[in-house]
Amino acid sequence: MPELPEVETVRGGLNQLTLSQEVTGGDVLLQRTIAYPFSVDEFIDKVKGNTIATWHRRGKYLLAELSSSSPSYLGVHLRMTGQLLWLTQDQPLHKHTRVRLFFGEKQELRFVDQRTFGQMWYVPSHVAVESIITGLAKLAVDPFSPEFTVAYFADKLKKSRRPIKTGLLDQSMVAGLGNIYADEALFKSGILPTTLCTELQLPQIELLRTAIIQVLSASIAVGGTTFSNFLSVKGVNGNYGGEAWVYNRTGEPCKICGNVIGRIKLGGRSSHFCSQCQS
DNA sequence: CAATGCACCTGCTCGC
DNA sequence: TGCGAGCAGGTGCATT
Repeated sequence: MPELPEVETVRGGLNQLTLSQEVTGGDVLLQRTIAYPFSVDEFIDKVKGNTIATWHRRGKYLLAELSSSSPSYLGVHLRMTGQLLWLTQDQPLHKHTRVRLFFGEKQELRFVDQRTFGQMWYVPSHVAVESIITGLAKLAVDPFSPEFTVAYFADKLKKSRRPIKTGLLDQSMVAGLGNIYADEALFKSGILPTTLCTELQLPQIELLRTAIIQVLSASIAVGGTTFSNFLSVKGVNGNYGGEAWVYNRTGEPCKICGNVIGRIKLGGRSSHFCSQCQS
């Protein structure tokens, strides 16, 4: 479900709904969802009594800053199938409910995750967030950051001899792209996914950088639902727009030239492309 | 060191 | 209808 646009949409919803209300308790239904601390009782104990000042996003990670002069953090990664839902506590439990955090008397932030890859962390005050949520340490710049310049991108690419599709999925190259938006950005910039990073010329790198930003912002603009079968925090949506140019369109005609969309595996992931429009 | 393959899970779809 | 194979939006670790 969630790549950068979906995570950003969730962040927006959480900032509207969850701030300034005390966490009054919680329930962990699947232990291994809690990556830190080791004890789930300690996790609930530490989160309890806090209020959330604001939700941040770094790549596909969500970080709740807990109100304090020296803040602690609640980290969440949705991985493949995680959802955060804002509900009343009396709502029937979904089969895949993994963690419940109670807010005030009636409200609840519920973590539902079919495939159980999703994780949550509690990061104490005065501790570097990257030392607990280790995935953050290797995270590259955000595609919307002013640091994501052509020069930055070109420098990363010239050091990497592997297919560009694989490179785009590497969160230490750019943070936030996943399989869908990587394929879409490559189509938009006319680059075959198999092209080696080192083979890309400056004009192509400029095109690709622009395509990444465009594809992601277009999706954020419609609430991350462009091609995601995705639920917002309020539980609305879940529409599959089918607006992708290439993703999941194997065997169908290219929307630009009519050529059949192909699929190959790169780095273990399906890559969709038009061999006519991309070279 | 960089690149690759696979494990981690549950559930759905497809072909036989 | 049943069954196995293959697939799914991500990441981390072992192996080359």
